[in-house]
Amino acid sequence: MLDSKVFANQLINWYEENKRDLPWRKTKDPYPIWLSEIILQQTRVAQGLPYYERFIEQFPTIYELANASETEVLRLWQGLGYYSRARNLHACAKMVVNDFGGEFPSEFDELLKLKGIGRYTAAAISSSAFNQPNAVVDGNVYRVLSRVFGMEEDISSTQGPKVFEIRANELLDKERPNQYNQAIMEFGAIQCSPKSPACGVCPFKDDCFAFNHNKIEVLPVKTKKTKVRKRYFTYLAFHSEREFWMKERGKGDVWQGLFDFYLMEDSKPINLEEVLSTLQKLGLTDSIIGEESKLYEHVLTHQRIFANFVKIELETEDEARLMTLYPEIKKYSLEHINNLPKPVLIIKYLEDQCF
DNA sequence: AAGGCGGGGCT
DNA sequence: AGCCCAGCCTT
Repeated sequence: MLDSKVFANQLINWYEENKRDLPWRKTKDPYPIWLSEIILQQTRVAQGLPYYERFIEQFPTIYELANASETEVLRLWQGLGYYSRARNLHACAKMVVNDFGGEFPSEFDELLKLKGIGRYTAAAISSSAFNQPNAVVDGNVYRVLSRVFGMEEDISSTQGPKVFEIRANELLDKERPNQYNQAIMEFGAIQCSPKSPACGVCPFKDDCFAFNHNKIEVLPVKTKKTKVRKRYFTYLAFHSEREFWMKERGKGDVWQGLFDFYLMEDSKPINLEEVLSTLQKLGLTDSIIGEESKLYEHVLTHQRIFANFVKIELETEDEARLMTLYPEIKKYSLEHINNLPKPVLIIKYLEDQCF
């Protein structure tokens, strides 16, 4: 079995040779470190990096972030997905400003109490900003440890992550926790990648369990697959001239806090007759049914959404009726809509319109 | 303890 | 087409 000290040293040596130049690695300031960690949850560096740059530019310190509106934060987050991260980011900024005088706590257990900070992020911040000996456990760590040390625990089980966290902390170089954590994640991202890892040039080739037992393809073990639900959306894009009626999405579904149009949903495709019947039911009889869009297919991790859009021009009397029936929905100019946070599906539809 | 939550890129 | 990604929160 590969010795812990040797493993850590080899890993850090590999890191110093191969690491990418990333902005949050140049600082010990917990604010940019925290920001980068929240952005990078379930997100690749290439996708998150431009968002990180924009957040730092717009909110140079945690005070600007705490003082922003949630809509503003969501708008900057637009397109990055898992929007609860943005809402929690904002809530966390307010907590740090209001309860901690603007300074992040340095202890793992204290960080864990903050919104949006779980075991991974608490370890990342405490080690990177405060040099505390806490090992990070993320998707990269599961992959590297399962392969190199032949850990076959199921990472989708309840026990799996605990087993990996214990092992990760045994292997951690407690003199250099920051370098070690960065190294193992970078190694997982670049060298020990999910598909076709670069085993030929791997420093652990001789000792790697998976390489020597031909188990690269099966490690890490993950038994539970997410089930994908099909949903059928028809959006009624009510408009008055060049102003569109939109509303904020609430709790209990995807895209909370983002804006979309009046939504009809069914477990099967919705036809135009049902649209007509809905308009009848709403009493919007004077309005003019306009262009029907193509069918958009929008794929999420756990849902496959088929959506089309029907443009409906509201007559003046119908505007008042819609406001009464549905007080949440409001009329926005195209300029204002540009500043509202929206799901990518809605952005794509809007981009396909010729304004 | 289990399920919900985005969007994009790679193979 | 399927899988994965610097996970966390709610129930």
